[in-house]
Amino acid sequence: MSNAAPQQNPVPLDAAAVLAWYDRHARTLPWRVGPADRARGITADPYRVWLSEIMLQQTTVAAVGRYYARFLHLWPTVADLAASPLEAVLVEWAGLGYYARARNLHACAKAVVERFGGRFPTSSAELLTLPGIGPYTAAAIAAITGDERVAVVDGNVDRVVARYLALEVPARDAKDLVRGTVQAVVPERAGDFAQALMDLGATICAPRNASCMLCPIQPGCRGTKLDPLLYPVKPEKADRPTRYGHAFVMRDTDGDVYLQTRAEKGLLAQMTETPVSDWTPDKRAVVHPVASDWRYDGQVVHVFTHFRLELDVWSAVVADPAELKAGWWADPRELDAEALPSVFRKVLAAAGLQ
DNA sequence: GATGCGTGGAG
DNA sequence: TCTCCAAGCAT
Repeated sequence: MSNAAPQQNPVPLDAAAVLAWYDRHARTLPWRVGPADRARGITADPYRVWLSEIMLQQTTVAAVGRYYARFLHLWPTVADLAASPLEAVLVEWAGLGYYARARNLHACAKAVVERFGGRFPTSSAELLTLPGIGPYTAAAIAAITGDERVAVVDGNVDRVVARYLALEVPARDAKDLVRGTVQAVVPERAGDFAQALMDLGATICAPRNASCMLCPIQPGCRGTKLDPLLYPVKPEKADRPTRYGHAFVMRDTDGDVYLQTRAEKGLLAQMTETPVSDWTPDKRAVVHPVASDWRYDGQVVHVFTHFRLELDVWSAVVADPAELKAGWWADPRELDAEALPSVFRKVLAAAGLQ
């Protein structure tokens, strides 16, 4: 900013205008208690708010929908979830990604039962002590369930504020400024305000489209006077290297497929997999795990957050499965009961299963 | 404070 | 096809 012209102090965010907009345009979401519900005495269930917020971390509303309904059906209360084996939670989370969330979800449920007698704390300070709950989620739950007057800053709010202030640095380098800008105007209806700002970012002030004419805070916005799509300034993106490996789909003479559990830590930790080679920066010759008549089933490509993976898929019928002890044999018709991440569903599909 | 950690949809 | 991304957290 050293070569930027001096700016006047920004116009504070107009919280009243944001709330008025929300009262007219609030989206209906399965986990949301809207202003109209609130007027009829319905309050947000902290368990449901927490469950939805964990699922929504870095994940779209559309992707969360059926997972949320399924979890609530299987585990209606936090005590139910705490009493479930972790393995069952991982099965249901499979496909949603960022699997540490599922492990922390279960750990958090147990902590709520053990430390808080099964009642979710509602202060952001206490929430912050629980596994998987960071600054955003703690603030969101506290605001939405108890109207604690905290700033709730997610990626949407980062974008709204970055445009409002015409921030010339990436939002992650101006966290205190963004949080302070919001915190300064949090109204009594803190929960509605939090959801309103996020809705605003998801609809009006969207990543690739800014409908400024419809925006309740357009009058004070610096970005709209320039070009809102210039903001937020993007941090430099790291390149995504490719790694290569082999995946092995083994079936016994009954047709069952061999699966095993991944390592306790790291990528896709504790999830279910077919046996695989190491994933290396260079292509390496295949070393089949057991002697058999192996068939090549083509290549599977899968993109993770920080690398791209190309797997050569091999399949074989294993006549004497006794030598495979670490895992188990699963009926291919019942793979939905396995905690298989998407990449391994692709592998199994390439081999003609699912 | 930088890095590791998934996935499927939109444009 | 390819790029970008979506309601972050833990280490």
